[in-house]
Amino acid sequence: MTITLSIPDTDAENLPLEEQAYRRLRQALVEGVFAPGEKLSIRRIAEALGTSPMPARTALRRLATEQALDALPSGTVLVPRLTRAAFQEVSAIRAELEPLAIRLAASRVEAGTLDALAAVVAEQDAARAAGRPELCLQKDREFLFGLYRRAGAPMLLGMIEALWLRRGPLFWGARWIVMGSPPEAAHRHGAILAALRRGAGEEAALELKTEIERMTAFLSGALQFQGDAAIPRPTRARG
Amino acid sequence: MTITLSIPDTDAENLPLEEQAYRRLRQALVEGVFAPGEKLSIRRIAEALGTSPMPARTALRRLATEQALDALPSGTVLVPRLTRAAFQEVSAIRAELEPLAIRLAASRVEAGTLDALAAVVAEQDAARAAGRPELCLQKDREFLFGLYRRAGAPMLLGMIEALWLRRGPLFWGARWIVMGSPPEAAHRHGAILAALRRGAGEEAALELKTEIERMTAFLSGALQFQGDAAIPRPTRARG
DNA sequence: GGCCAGGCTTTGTGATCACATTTTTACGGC
DNA sequence: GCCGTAAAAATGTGATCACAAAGCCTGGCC
Repeated sequence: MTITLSIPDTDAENLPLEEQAYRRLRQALVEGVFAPGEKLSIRRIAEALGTSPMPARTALRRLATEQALDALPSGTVLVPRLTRAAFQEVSAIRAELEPLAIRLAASRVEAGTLDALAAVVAEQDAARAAGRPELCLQKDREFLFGLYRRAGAPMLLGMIEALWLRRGPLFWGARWIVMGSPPEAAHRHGAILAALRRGAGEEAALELKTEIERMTAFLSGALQFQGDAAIPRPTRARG
Repeated sequence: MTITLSIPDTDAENLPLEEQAYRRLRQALVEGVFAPGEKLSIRRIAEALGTSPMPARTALRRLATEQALDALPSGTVLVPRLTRAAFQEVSAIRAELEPLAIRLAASRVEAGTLDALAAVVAEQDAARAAGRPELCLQKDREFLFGLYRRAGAPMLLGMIEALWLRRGPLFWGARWIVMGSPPEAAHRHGAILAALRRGAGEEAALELKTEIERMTAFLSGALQFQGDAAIPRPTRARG
C-alpha cells in the first residue's frame, strides 16, 4: 500500500531538508491532499520525500505542535478528523483574527496592491464559472493572504496560516463543495476591496467577518460530520 | 560561562524526553527565566537537561515553530527580543482571542468554578499587597487560564498560550513592573467574575478586552524598548 | 591603534543504529 | 465462523557519529 505523495516542490533548494519537508507537508495539508484520519509515519514520509527519517521526523513533530496534525499517545501522528465543534471553533477564531488582519492592512495597503488583488478576484470568478473548484480555492487563498500579508503582522499571519492548516483536510475529496456555496456567502471579496479603496478598514473587516460566518454556516450544513469525529463525503476511495 | 537553567520540573516521569524538554522550556519561557536575546544552543540545553542533544533539538525546533523562539538563518535559536511593534501585535491578538474565550466560557462555567476563581483573585490581591510580583503574575495566569480552560476550545487555548509564551521574555528581570500598574488597569478580574455570575458573557468579554488594552498601554510606556529591537530594564546582569 | 586574515571552536544538520513499544498479522482453539 | 493469543513487522524514541557551515578569537599587517 504505497501512498502517492503528490507533494508540491518548494523552490528553495538550499534550505535544510527538514524545512523543505515541513513546507511541503504544510502545503499538502492546506490543499487537502491527505485524507483525514490518514496515518503519517516517519519512515513512510521520509521515503516519499527521498530523505532519511530524520527530517521527516522533525517536520511531523513541528506540524503536530501547531496542531496541524493529531498525535496519538504512542507518538504516531495522523491527519486530524475535524469534529463539527472543532470546525466551528476554527471558524470562530478565524472570524476574530482575519478581520483584525484586514483592519491592520487597511492603513498600509496601496492602490497598486488593490488592483492586483482585484485581478485575483476576477480570476477566482472565472475559475468558478469554469467549474474548477481547486483553482477557485487557490485564488481564494491568494486573495485573502495577499491582503493579510499587507498587515505587517508576522505573528498574526502565522496564526491565520495555522488555522487554514487545520481546516485543510476538510476539503479532501470535497473541493467540489465550494461550487455549491450560495452567492451571498462568497463573492464578498469585491465588497472588501471597495471598502478598502474608500479607506474604510472597519467596514472591510466587517465584510470579511460576515463572509466567514456565512461560509461557516454553509459548510456546517454541507459537510458530513460522521458521529462525533469526522469528515466530508469522499468522492472516491484512496488507491 | 555556564548558564543556570532553573527549569521547573514537570510531574510526568514517563513522558518522552523530548516532551519533557519541550514543557520545561515552555514553562521557563512564560516565567521569563530566559533573557531576551539569549542564545539557546542544542548541546547546552541538552546538558542542562541531562539528556542527549536529540530531545533538546526537537524541543527547540518546536518552540521556534510556534514563534516562541526566534530562529537565525544559521539555525541557531534565541529568545526573542520583542520590539514595540511586536509587543503591540501580540496585545492586539490577545485583545481579540481572550475575550472570545471568555464568551465561550460564559455559557459553560459553573458557580463552583467562579467561586474558586474568586479565591485566586483574592490571592492575587494579597500577593500584590505583599509586594510579591512573581506570585502576582502567577495568580494572574492562574485566574485567566482557569477561565480559558472552561471555554472548551482546545485550539483557542493553545493559541492563547502561544501568545503568552511570546510575551514571557518581556518580564525577564522586570517582574517588579506589574507592581506599578495603575489600579484601573488591573483589578478588573472582579468585574469579570461579577459579569459572569450575571450570565453576561459579552460584558465580561468587554471587561477583559479593556483590561488588556489598558495594560498594554501601560506596559508600552513602562517597558524600555531599545531602538527597534528590545527589552525591559534588567534589574541585574546575568551570572 | 584599527583592520583583516587565519585557524580553532562551536553549532546545526542529517544519517545510522539500537531498543522498547505498539500495531498488525496469522494461527489455533472454542 | 469468531475471538483471543502469540509471533512478526513496523513504529517512535533517543544516542552517537560525521560533516559542513558559522562564529570567535588571536595574531599579524597596514
